[in-house]
Amino acid sequence: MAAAAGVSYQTVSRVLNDSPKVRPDTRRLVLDAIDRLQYRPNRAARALGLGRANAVTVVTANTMLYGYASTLQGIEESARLAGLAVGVRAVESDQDVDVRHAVEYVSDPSAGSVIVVAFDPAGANVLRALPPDVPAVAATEAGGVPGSERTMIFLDERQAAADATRHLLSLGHRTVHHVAIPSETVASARQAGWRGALEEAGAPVPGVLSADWDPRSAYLAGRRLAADGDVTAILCGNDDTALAVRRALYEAGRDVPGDVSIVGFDDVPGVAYWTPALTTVRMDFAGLGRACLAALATELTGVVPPGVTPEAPRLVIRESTAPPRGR
Amino acid sequence: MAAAAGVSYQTVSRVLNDSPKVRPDTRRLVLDAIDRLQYRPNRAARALGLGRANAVTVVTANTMLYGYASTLQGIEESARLAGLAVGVRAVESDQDVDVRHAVEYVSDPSAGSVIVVAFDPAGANVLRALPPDVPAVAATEAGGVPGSERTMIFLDERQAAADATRHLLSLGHRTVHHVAIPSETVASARQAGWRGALEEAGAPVPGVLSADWDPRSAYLAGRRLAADGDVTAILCGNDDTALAVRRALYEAGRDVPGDVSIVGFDDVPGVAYWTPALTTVRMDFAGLGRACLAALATELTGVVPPGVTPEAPRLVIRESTAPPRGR
DNA sequence: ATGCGCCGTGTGACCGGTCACACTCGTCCT
DNA sequence: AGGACGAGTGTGACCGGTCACACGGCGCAT
Repeated sequence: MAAAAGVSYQTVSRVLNDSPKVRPDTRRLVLDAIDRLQYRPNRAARALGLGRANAVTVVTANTMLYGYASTLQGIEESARLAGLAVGVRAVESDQDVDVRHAVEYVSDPSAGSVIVVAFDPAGANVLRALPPDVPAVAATEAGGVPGSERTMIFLDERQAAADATRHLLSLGHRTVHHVAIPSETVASARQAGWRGALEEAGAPVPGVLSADWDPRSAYLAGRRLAADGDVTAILCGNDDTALAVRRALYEAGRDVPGDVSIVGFDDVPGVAYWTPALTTVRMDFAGLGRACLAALATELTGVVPPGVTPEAPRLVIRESTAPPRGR
Repeated sequence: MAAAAGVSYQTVSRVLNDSPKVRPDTRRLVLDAIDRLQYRPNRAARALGLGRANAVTVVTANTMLYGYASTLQGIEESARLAGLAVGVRAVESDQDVDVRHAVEYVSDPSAGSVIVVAFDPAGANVLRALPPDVPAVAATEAGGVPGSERTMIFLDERQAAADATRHLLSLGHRTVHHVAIPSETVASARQAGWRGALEEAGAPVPGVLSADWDPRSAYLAGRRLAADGDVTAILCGNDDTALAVRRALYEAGRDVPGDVSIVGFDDVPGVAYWTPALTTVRMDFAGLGRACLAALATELTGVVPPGVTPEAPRLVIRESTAPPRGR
């Protein structure tokens, strides 16, 4: 474009990157020409010249589960507002091949900066394998990913997990059982909060049951819990898990919250409309995503964008928790 | 790289694009050098030279709702397997500014090809506004988007909607009410199937209630239906809607499926674990996404990839439907 | 033996921006 | 008045691939 419409060609570049070294009227001249010719700079050319694309690509093991999808959504929104292109790259598994492919993919400078959603081993492995020269931050499980020096942003649900546990205890439950999801480790904030609250109250700490992302496995875990008459309160790794556990309870003839109280994690929209409405821990994943992008901007430019701290996780009490029967 | 490691430099390009005009041993030579030097071609440079990126960007009004997210997931998977980069661009609304911005974004050849998720007016507007020179296909509501000549892929749920309606009718319900979601139009396959089945059976066709994506609005619609003692069967626009409607029914003291039967759409994983498990129409959105990518490949290369037809929507009968009481 | 055509490879220009640097001009200082 | 300086602009090279074309060598037909 350019030369034709106004003056020269480097000047156009300067205007686009709004360099201060352009006289106001020259700038106007160029700007006019730009929208007269409907001119749009070519991102690929820019990336090539710059050495790195003005983009962010999100590496994630999953795109559909609530936590992942919301994080992605938060990132997309912020990135769009910041004028960055957004790419997505899924990692199939935590296996070496898959991790390597993902890393290779984002090692290309055309991928721009990287946000690794490291809620799980796949993401964590990618994060660790990332060459130091690719700018990246990570969204992680509370506590971060050992073995990486990257900036990590997370939602610390330790407090909320403890609150949830104390809430159940205060209702009169003897103890609280826990069904974990894959993204949780023994050291995770979720389990730490739960265990801490239990110990602090002198309540027994039951073994953790693990479920994978398939609701069926949560259902199976629920069946085992339902079979145990002593179980009266369950803290579930997420809302979907809670749903399946509740089903198992129902099939065993145990009412929620009459016989058993359950608490979820996430506060998926809709969970408020369950019957009974689910008591759960609200997680601000979208805020987490936005914070990741802000952190990236900080790394890249040094300037800290206005306070974009995600909301702290917090317990939302609804109908699925109540005092145990016969008390 | 290249020249250093083996022979020349254009040859490398030929090998990368596996041109047939390379002698096998030369190819080997280059290939060796490639993984010896850990060489990865630069996508931006390639895009610049080629005039268009080897990528697909998905334009969508939403990234979290089940239909949208699954479609995206199907696309991502296929694209990754095909070696394409994946971009995401959300359209805020169906307003002109937002649509224009999205269109400008994907008009840049660096965006590669485009898949527009046109389940709603925002997507449909983008599709219509897309310049003819950008290669694109669309995932649409059954029936397509009038005003565009693009290739459109959709899930035709007309049959399944009719099946669902007939299923309820055959259970003995006098008629079936319908709560619509935003992506539905009067002419949509969903409503056509529903209305058709009703008319065919000589059943009255009640007015359609509309809900937006907020579960609360579905809940409100549910309240209106719950207040009407004649309502005994409800076909909901999606599973989330069904959930909220069920809640309203519950609050009104009307049992599901004892007093009222409900059917959803989507078959979100987890819905099988509801209490009662939801009867719903399974929608293969991931398959739809894969089919979109295949269609794109067809447009671009002319060759038709092996049969990737999404599964047809089909009714999955579970526990939320039963004969009306007192019959 | 000569000439033609094809196969495989190298060369130069180009995609559309960026950077580093050179240049011109007007101001201000001495 | 002369020179230093800085603001604003233009020039050339480069990013890392692609395309179009030219070229050398070989097999084959004549």
